[in-house]
Amino acid sequence: MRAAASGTKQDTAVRKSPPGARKEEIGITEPKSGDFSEWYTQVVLKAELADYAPVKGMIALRPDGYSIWESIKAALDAEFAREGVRNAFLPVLIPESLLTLEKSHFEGFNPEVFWVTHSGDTPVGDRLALRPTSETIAYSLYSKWINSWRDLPLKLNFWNTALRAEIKSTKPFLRTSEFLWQEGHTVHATREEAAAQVESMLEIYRHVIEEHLAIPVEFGRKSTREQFVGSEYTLTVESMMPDGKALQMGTSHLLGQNFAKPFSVKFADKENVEQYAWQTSWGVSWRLIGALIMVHGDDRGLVLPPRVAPIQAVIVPVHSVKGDKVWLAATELVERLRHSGCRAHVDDRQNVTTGYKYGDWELRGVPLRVEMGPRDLKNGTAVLVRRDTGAKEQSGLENIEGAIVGLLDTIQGDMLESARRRAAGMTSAAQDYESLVSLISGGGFVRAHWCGNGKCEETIKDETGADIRLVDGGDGSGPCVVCSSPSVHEVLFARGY
RNA sequence: GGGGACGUAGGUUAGCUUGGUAUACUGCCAGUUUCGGGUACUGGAGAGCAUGGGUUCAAGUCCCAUCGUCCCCA
Repeated sequence: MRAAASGTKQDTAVRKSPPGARKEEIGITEPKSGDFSEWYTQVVLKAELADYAPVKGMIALRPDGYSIWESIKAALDAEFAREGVRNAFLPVLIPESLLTLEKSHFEGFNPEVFWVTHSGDTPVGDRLALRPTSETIAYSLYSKWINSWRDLPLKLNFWNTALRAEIKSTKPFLRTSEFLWQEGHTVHATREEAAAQVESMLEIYRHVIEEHLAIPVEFGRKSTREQFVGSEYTLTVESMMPDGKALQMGTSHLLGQNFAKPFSVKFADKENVEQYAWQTSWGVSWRLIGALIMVHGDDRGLVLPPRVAPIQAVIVPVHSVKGDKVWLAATELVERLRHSGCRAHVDDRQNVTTGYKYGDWELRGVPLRVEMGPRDLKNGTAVLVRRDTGAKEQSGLENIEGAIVGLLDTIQGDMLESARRRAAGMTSAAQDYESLVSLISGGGFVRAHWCGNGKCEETIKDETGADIRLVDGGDGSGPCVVCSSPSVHEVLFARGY
């Protein structure tokens, strides 16, 4: 089976190159500013984050890709624990009868549900769905687990995969038929408490995405048209990608009692009166990895923020063979770095040249490269090279761990800052419909007033391809960009993934 | 929903018009050499051409069918 990444463009580039221009074949052959989709796919495959699986729309995560996911997971788990959320696990098969209990929810997902109809050659009675999301299976169990107000709040999170048949437009991490994610499902005695939970989780997402992934976000409420099917409302975290399209990074839903009623999630309150509970659900997926690639990557490949990088500092011994002085110094340094809590690695491969190693680690996005050669050793120094800026600096060996750990911290902060600047440059505001249309066609977020009418929303969607990514809490008022009637909402329009 | 591209060693690919069991690069293995930005040389292993059927003395190559993957636009 051929890998798709090597489309015609790449091949042409290679064929046109003079023999010996190996560079063309090894690294990323498409600039980020060129065919963005081709660039993205090449980075995913060549940085060895993931590979295509034999089944359409499905991918395998390779160790570096999975390691990034584990870092995201660790950051979120820490935050969840602070919220009193505990992890648990649910089965992947959901009987049809359960899945259809909440009608609008089912209708929303039905077209993309994978169904298990047989065990061996024997048809199963009730068809079994591969979970497109776990609300139904979770709440059927919650109704058994919750009896009294003393059982509330119940706050569980599930790290698992969801399956949704994607017939068209699949893309690694961004749109796949199976994806890794977490889905949190909480149950509360009051609407107020549930609503507060919805806000808290959104804030956690915002924080982790900005502080760990170094990706700036916008946040707000989804329009009715865009909200989760079966929810009262949906809060969302959105980020702008370099190609001018917005990506939904995470969502947090107030389910109200919409599921509690069909699934009988009830509790006896302090007066021993039976009440329906109030629920929330929220999730982020490995889409975040896709965002990470798009936002930070460059023409040489992946660029990873230190906090989620599988390897934070790679030491490349120069003019060195295993066992010599330089090698010993590099090996000693990697130990020192590990003691300082830095994920470090020595590249002491003997069969590739130094230059090859530089290119290789740059492609893989390692935030910091440490070059050590005989000359450095003589001077008692090493060269530190930043992946994000390419800047080189010398560092004395005495306290090099401190310098490296400090520099990694700086890189983390700088990456968020520079991403912020780029995002700011892609956000504009429209006062009237004409400027909205022209701004939308240029990509990016466009801020504008919206009256709240679904018809106006649809008009924009039909005529520009953009949808409402989020509705601000905003207190400003003004005329709706479409119909000019008074509006209390400011919204961000953008074309989306 | 519509359109397009494609399926030959691990990856990329030549061969298909004019049928004769397959080309090269890369990667891999062994060795020598190199190493401060993708080193050079030598010697190896690796595919029977997506699948099924047909035509033929003979099929990656022609015919039919099936399956699958990727991309683009809505």
